[in-house]
Amino acid sequence: MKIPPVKGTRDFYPPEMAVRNWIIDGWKKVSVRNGFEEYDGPIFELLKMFQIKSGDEIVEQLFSLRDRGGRDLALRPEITPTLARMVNQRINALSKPIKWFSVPRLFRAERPQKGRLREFFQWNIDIIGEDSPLADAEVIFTTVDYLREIGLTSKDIKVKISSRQLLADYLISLGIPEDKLESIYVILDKKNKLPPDTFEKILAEQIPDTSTVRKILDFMSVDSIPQLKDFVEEGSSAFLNIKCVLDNLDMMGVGDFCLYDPGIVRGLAYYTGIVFEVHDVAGELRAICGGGRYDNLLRDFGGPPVSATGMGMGDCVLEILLKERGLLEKQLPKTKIDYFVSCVDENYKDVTVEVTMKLRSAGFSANFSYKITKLSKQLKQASEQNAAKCIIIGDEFKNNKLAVKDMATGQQELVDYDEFLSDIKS
RNA sequence: GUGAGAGUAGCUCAGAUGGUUAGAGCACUGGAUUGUGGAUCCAGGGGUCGGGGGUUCGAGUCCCCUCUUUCACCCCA
Repeated sequence: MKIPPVKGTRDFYPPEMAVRNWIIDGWKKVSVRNGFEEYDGPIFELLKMFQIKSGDEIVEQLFSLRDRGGRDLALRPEITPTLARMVNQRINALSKPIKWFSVPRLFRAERPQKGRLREFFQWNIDIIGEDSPLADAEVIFTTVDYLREIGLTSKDIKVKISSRQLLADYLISLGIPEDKLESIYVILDKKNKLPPDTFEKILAEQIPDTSTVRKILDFMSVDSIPQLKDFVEEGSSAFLNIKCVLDNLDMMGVGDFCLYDPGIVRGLAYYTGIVFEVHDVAGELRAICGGGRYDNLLRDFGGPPVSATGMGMGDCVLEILLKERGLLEKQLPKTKIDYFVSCVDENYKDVTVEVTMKLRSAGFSANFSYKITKLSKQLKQASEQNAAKCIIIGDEFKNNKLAVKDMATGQQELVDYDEFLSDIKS
């Protein structure tokens, strides 16, 4: 009976595993050099933990199960609730600001499509306990630092940055009641995804007053900070905040990746200030990553009111983009071994194993041939395994010598066995 | 959850109008080459034609159901 793989999952054969490791290693390396520490939590949590933030409708998008004690559990669809839980548990013991990162394996029971699967990896970085726009800027900088590291330029990708606080201030100044803001955010978030006239029509359905609609449309077409002066007060905290974030990003040297885009609002209610997404410039793919400030989340999870800002980046869209740009093939480290030990004489089979073991205990990676076959076949095997050197054990061993062949140059030399052993130890 | 396309070897795909034993390239294994790798040539293994049902003398081909997959919508934490 053949068992198929589960819908929306991936099998990582060695070539795919190499890609996954390379991506994740890059995430970790950049996190660490930007001063973040790694954490992780359990892969499943109480179902209700995910309902706090996102409500009951989220249950349909989760893989959930009931354990034998009748507890409702769910495979984690994100790690931020776990982070909030962990930080809350030790909030008094942790020195602030907390700069943590994680690369969790996540699960979402959605229908798979381009750039979206049911099981994936997501890089998360968060700074907790810091109000300063410098923290928002640093989250964005770290994100760009990684993307730049793997070869993407400001011609490939852009960070689109906006502010929920700024948007809320403006909408309220137009007389829109606070309890209507959420429903308008949902529409405004679609600005970059819909044709202009459709967007305008949907907005007009929510807001009866045409002059208000006009004003919102004007606000939504602003594409630089100075233009904002026509809409909000220059001294307002929201204005100063986003200006400061963008100025800091300039100062950090990634200004050419970043731009103000009021079309970034983002899905759920959780964000309170700066929000951002990274998109491919061509606009062919869904967002590469997204993030923002969420100052109420720890309090919502039963902790004290502690501010936070963070980012999440999935591996699926990123990998598609890297493949399209040919950036993977160029940079993937080739798997290789130091030595392949070949043998063409039945009498020296044991020597072959012995040599291999000595190489390994000296710290080299080494394989040997299980069968005494034609040398050409063993050399082919060595070459397929990307061996730097191939050792040949045969007649010459009668004189206590090995042939050592450099696979790149093809050059070969006879080496005294004892000398070889003392060489590899040094 | 809604809609559309696709499913033949490990991969990419041929296989008019239904008709003998389902093919090719690449990949894999072996040989040419009894101690010298990447090339070339030759040979070989590998298929429940996604699965089930139906129409027919006869189905990879036509019909229905189902599964998987791709893409879009919903959603996007």
